[in-house]
Amino acid sequence: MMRNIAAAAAASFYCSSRRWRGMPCLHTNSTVVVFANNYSAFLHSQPSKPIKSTRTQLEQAARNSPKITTVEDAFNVFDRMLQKRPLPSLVRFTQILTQVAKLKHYLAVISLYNQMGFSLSILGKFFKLGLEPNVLTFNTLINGYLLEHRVAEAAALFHKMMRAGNWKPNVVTFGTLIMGFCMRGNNCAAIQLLRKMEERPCKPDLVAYSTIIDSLCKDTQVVDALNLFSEMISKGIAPNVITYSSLMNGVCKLGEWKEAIRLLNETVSKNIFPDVFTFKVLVDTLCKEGMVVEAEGVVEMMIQRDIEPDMVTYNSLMDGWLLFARRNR
DNA sequence: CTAGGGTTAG
Repeated sequence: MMRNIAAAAAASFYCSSRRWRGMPCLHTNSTVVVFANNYSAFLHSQPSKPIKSTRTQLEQAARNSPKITTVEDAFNVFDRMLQKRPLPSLVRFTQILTQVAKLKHYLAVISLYNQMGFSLSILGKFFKLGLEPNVLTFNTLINGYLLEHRVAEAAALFHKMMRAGNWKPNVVTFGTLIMGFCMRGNNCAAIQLLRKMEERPCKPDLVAYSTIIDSLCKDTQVVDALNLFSEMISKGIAPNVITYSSLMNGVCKLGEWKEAIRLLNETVSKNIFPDVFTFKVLVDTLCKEGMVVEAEGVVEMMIQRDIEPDMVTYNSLMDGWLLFARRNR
């Protein structure tokens, strides 16, 4: 009951669309505006570091992949890049956006993107300067569009690639589109695309399969996920820790902890190293099933394997003990 | 070679 209330409260604040629960709604949430203003202030503010560091930062930005570990880094580098004439290539901008996206600062990505101007106008400049974008450029753009729910634009770009000839969509393009479908909960379309790939030179790969397997698991269609999983293996595509974590997540959602443990053993037997992601789901499920002692055993295993349990893991344990205490009262 | 995939309580 409490969980339902919390979910309802969360839903009013966060996007209710499936894969976007973690992200504040862009149009309704005023937090976004605050963030955007802060970022904008960031962009227009002078660098806080003295000038002597500017040189090294410029050199860093000029290199192939500027090291960006914080959002602040990104804004600093981005700011300098925007002031450069001629503008640095779109590849440089997309590299930075990608890194910020990896830090999961999606609001920052959108803000930077807006500062950059619409990417297609930059793309226009790109052509005028006689620079040739490559498949990677388009893939990154498609990914950006999908992350912003601008599906039509992503599709248009994809079709442009199909027609163009010199930028034929590759395995990453398809993988990105599959992710786009999965994000919207359209697993059928994702699978159709996977089938389309089989007719092309770029055969479906580990990422394409894992993306769909994960999406099916999120929808508790575990049987379908396992079918895809065995299909993948029969094609000689080896699963990795992400594939197994997704599957474990799927069976755990159904409360099938025994199956989860079986999968964990299978992972280890294949010499794949389980990580925090893999273990955390299992700990949470065991706790919810009232098996807090077993859950502690799993945490023990994590520690033995030098995998640091995080806050969420310990929180699951605490909930587990609370549940245990209430039952024995 | 660079680009696409996994967890998250209250």
